[in-house]
Amino acid sequence: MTDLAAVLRAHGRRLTPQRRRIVEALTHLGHATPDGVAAQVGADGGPSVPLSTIYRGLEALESLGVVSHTHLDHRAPTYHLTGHADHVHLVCRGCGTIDEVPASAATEFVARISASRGFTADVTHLAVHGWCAGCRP
Amino acid sequence: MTDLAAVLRAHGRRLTPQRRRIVEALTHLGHATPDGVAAQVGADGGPSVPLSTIYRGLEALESLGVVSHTHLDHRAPTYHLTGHADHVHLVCRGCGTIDEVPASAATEFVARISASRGFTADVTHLAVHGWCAGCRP
DNA sequence: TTGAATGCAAAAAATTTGCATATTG
DNA sequence: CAATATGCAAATTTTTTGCATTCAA
Repeated sequence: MTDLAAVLRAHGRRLTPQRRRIVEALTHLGHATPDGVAAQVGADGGPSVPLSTIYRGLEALESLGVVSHTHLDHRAPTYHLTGHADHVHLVCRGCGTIDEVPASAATEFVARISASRGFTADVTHLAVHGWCAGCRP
Repeated sequence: MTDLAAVLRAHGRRLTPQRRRIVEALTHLGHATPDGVAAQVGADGGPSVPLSTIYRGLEALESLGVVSHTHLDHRAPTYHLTGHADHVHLVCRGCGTIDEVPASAATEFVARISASRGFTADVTHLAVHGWCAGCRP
């Protein structure tokens, strides 16, 4: 991804092998917590990367819009590539299962808050909590 | 709220003064992190309550459906009374401002995922990230 | 009475930060 | 070269847990 290097360079940041591996890890995993990213990075054959570098790398990449994060469950920020397929997560409060639906399901909702508040919502990886068919109260 | 005592009792749990004060704190604050709840509880005139009790109390109340929580920002679970007015939070990634819109704005969205996945979404206090009018990219 | 809850204190997790050193551009 | 990142270790912050004691029902 020369593209990635370009994005970083454009902001005076640098593409280091660690950052490249973080992006590769996310490409491979889809979603992952900082800890999960570190594990995947450590499993890619190269030397392990300290968590502090993972955190700083994710922070840098997020500030440039390359990755973003959401909170799928209680205490766990999960990161993903911003370009990753748009979808909304349906998190069941009963069994904890996480289902996904295309982000397009929220189109009307997004348009509505844009019209009423001028707010541009990013429903990519939006986490919606509730109950799945089996746990429906 | 004798009602509260009843809910707890119905599950073999007890209504302690600490729990009552936690609920009062949330009633007063609307939303708050465990830390914020502790601060408010400590400011209500009574003796301070250790964080561990706050955590265990919120956990117990949440398991009974009295309170629920969401993640409005990066690392901070915010709790609120489940009966608290339904609204969706619009969290700006630019300036961090948090706006609110009635949960009814998501009616069509909720119906759609209910129809397609049988998922009963609870959009109360749903946190939608994006950019407010001023920070729109 | 009697099991659920509290209070402390200590243990775990999860993040962040300081700094000397290594690297990218 | 010069400024940005990394690695490590140490410091924070946040949340959880063990247990003797207290208290609600």
